[in-house]
Amino acid sequence: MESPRTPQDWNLTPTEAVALQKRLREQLILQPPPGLKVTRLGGADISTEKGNDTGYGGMVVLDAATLQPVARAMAAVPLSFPYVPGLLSFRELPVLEAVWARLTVRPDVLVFDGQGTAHPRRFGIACHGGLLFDLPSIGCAKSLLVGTPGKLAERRGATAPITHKGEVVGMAVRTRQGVSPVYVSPGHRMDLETAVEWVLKASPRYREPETTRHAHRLVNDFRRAGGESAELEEERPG
DNA sequence: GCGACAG
DNA sequence: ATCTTGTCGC
Repeated sequence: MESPRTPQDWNLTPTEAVALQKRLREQLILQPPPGLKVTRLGGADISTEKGNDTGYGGMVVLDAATLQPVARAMAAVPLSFPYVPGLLSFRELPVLEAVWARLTVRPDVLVFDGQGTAHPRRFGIACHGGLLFDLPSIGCAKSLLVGTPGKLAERRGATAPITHKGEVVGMAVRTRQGVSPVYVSPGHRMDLETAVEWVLKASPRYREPETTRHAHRLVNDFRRAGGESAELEEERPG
């Protein structure tokens, strides 16, 4: 039997990864928990270097009301899977799994840098990550992997459904007037409407949500510091 | 077979 | 994603 709580084996071939996606997607719940209260929003990202096989991952937790950071965690982990369009989670989640283990303050919703259901097999990194960490998750990408967005107005808050093979798989969302939209889709324990609502709340000023912006800065600083940080030093005995 | 292709 | 400087525009 397979369970999201079962430690996942990351030592897979691309073919095996595709098969696993098809099995895991059956466990997705595309509806938020009844009465979901979001007081903390999380963001996750990883950074890489050219001639280096290390993934520098990080997560940030923001107060959902003020969007101010309240917690963070990082981890540097060797990358064992190449970047293959449609299989991003197999490259990034092993890193984020180590980060998640170090994150003591957990968010109510986690925003991923990539797709949720707007994916060839409806199982983008936000779906896989939400299932793995067992929490509501959202995919918010800067570009499309699959699907065609409808035309959307220029004003902030404008939305247009992303259709793929006759189905709505996500939403193009204009978070800032006159700027290209971001592409939102539910991950796990989430629906499209709630996902769009929170991405807009998290993006009061810039194109990308504050969760993503904070996470992006965190992992870039972490990488440039060579995977060293005061916080990690403290955790190291000796 | 050809083109597209999250990060 | 990363490699990289300046530059156009609000």
